Amino acid sequence: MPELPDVEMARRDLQRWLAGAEIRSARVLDAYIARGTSRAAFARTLPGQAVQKVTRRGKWLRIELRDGARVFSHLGMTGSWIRLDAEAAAPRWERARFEIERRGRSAVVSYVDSRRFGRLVLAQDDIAEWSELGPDPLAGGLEPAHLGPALARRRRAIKDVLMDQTVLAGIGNILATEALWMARIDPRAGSDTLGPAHIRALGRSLRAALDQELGDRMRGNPDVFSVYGREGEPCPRCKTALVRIVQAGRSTTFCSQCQGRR
DNA sequence: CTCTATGTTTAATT
DNA sequence: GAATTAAACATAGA
Repeated sequence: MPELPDVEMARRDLQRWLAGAEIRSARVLDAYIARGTSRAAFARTLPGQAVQKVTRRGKWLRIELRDGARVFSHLGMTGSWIRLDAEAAAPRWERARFEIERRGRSAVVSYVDSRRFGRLVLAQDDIAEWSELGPDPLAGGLEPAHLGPALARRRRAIKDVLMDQTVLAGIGNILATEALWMARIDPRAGSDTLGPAHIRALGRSLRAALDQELGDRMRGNPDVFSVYGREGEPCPRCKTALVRIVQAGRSTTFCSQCQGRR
């Protein structure tokens, strides 16, 4: 469920379900999900509060309450938010459950996460994990004016740097892999070796990959990737067999022919 | 049983 | 110090 497009879809859902609603009860069923905040704090602080709006920065969600408290949500690898009828049975892997009421109608908004890498944090102010994020790709982060200097400043493989949430917030393994292929850039190239033309191409490719995924989500279409997860298959451009390497502990699939070293 | 997984943090090593 | 790498977290599915 992660990466920016999924989180943005989750934000839209939560905004629709929660904005203007009042929280009746807040139960964290799995303390590990709220590591950093006690379950009692959720149960005590949230009931009776109205939700103002739900915002997103990179892969983090922020549910803002009318009195200034806020709930931060990271989906980890397998987290998702769903809405249920008030009497519905608990779904498998449910980790937290919020009963809400709006215009006399009650419902349940539930956080589900099989692997439990996601997090819920209740705070009165913005948390460091949120404040330290780089710009969002959909809010200026892809401008060459930001991307150029940010990439020149680091001396790691471009693939690693793209996934660094303090450089760009929201780019994960899939988007980085796909965009580098689109832009014909070797994922192992040092981020400080890219020229202006490559920076621009990379910005455009990230935007295209992002728009494509977001579009697929909105239409309910499954994702179709060009290279991600396609090791051994022919490159869609030049038919060379795609190869897989591991960078910073993550798989990168790329075409050694058209993403050649410069 | 083995391998991999859309993420992030922390410990260990170079 | 910096940078890189491995391990850890917990679970599912091929």
